[in-house]
Amino acid sequence: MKPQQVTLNDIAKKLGISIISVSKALRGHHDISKKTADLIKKTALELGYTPNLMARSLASRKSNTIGIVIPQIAHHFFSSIMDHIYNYARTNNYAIFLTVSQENAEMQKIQIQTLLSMRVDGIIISITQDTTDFEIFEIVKKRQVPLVFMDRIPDMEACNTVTVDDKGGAYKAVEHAIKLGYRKIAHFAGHANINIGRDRILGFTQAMKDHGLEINNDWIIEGDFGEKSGYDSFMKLYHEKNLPDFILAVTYPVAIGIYMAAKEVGMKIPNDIDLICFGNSHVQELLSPPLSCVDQPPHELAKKSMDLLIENISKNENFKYQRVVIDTELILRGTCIKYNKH
Amino acid sequence: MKPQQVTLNDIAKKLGISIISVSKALRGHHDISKKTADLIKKTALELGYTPNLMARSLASRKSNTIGIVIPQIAHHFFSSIMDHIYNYARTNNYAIFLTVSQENAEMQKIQIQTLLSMRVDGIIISITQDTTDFEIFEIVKKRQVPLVFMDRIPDMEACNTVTVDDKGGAYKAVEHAIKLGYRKIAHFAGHANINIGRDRILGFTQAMKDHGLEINNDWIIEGDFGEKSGYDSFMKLYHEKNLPDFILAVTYPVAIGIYMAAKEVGMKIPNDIDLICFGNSHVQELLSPPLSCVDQPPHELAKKSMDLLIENISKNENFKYQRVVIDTELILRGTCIKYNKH
DNA sequence: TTGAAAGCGCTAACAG
DNA sequence: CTGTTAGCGCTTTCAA
Repeated sequence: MKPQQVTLNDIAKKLGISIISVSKALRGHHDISKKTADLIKKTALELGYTPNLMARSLASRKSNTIGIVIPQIAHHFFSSIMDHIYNYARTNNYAIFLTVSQENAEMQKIQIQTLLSMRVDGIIISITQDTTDFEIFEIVKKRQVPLVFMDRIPDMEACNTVTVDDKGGAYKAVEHAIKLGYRKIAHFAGHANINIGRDRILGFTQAMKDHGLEINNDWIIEGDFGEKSGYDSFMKLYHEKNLPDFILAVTYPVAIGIYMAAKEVGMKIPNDIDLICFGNSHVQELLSPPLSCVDQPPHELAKKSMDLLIENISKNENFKYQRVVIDTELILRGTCIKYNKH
Repeated sequence: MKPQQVTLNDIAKKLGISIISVSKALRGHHDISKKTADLIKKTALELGYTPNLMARSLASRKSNTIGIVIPQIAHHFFSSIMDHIYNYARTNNYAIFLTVSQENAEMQKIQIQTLLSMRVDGIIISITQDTTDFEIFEIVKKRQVPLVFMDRIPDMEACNTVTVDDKGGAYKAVEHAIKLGYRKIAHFAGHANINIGRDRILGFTQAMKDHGLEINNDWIIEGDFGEKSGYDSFMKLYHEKNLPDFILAVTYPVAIGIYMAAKEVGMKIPNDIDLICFGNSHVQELLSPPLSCVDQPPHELAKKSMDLLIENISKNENFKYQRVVIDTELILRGTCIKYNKH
């Protein structure tokens, strides 16, 4: 068996005082004389005491842990968000329990269960693209575990959400393309059943309508948010000889898929076909050509989500659900900067 | 206060049986008649029972959780490793507690303490570039918590390590460049006090020597593993008018820094200056030019590390430390494929 | 300022 | 197959 872990009891015995005093001293409870407290701390250090968080959580009914569920981690958007969340959690003295659902609603459900089982103090989640069953979220609500939906949210009332102005962002991007002179504009969209997919489509169509352009349904291609989807959509239109002049890509990976496909068939961006995407990333500057985008600031998403969650955790009963929307910004680089179809 | 969480006790009472039976039934202990077991499960579901992992871990002295410490998350190499670790953990029924040290040795120490406090069953760690104090690792060993160092390892005896053949990889890359015809070769290196930095420098110098090339100390620039370091090193040499023809970049981010700097001063890769880096990533294909690299397969690192850790956890006392080294592979794309200095 | 009593929710042994 | 007895290590009243 493992060597005995040092417990409060060991310290107490050694010093001939009660466990309680040790516990209090170690947590800095001001209920204890500085002298004994110091002695206790010193002894704890000598003995190599490490508090048992399991026991502590069990007894205090509080884990000081926040659970996170995201669909992917090897994706710049999410890993960047996580970076900020970890930072922010540290300064607020929370541990983070991160869980990756891999775009699988079934897994997502299990993972939320696990977080509940761990008695996390709150949950931040960005749902999978195919989430249709919201029962698990209702369970979380019923358990009164504070919950914040981030970026990808379910179509549900009475909940906390932090999103980006997807519709506005798509609108801005398409309007910009139109003003440059593009008319044959496509949207490689995500799933329409999830907010970010739906709202971007909405922004796209709205911009087209507002500028008197007809919407070609062949050019709104629903797919998912990954590279392959972008690649496939491009290839489909290419083989149908039905490529547009301009594409609004629903995510950065989709744009990457387009770059790959274009490269493969020997088409030049932005001359033969131009595009812009949702989601910023440093390396976009280095692509050929540098990729323009609608920025959805990860640090904002991370910060607002954490703020909201922590507020909810601390206020508890007298907390009211909030919906936060973050503005997007057009970042223009080597694509979507001039009309190339003269 | 929160609504009462449903406990085993609640189920037991309702059914008029003992807690133990419920506990056993729910864990599928074959010690219970199928009939009662089914009834118990049904009731648990109805009542919305969620096991309390804290309590379970406390009682069983096992958390079924593996702790991970990595220096960064918004870095393709690490997020990709994590992807595989999450996958692998799931099939082995382990939860993952991920911690990000942000290249800060002090934080790293605290985080390891936290993992110990959580009584994780084992730890996988990739240490920060400035780790010089190994005391905390000794503490982990003393506690007999299985530990595997991955990729970035301390200079320590008697421990589990999973690394990449850094020296061999660097050697291969430099040899290739030499064979292409390059003579003025630099290495934008990492910290020499950590294995991956040191071994790559070793491979570099070895290859140079073996091919009768002189080593110019101005051209082995120690820095860190980030973009800025690559950028700065390039700019330094540029302003000194002392740029080489070819650079071996210690990491992919360092290579990105070089791309940025080169772009800024109007130098063309690979014509004006050529390079290769450690670490593969999908988007390298899309850079201009596509970046060649020494691949350190993330899935291999993840898998071997998990294997080793799980073996250590299960065998426990009669387990012997192991050192696993993974082979690298040269992936040639648009850089490091021909000599451009005629 | 200190401590005693009581229990958080669960499981490991062992006995029936 | 079922249940009893004892905790796991810690914290929270509340009384001294």
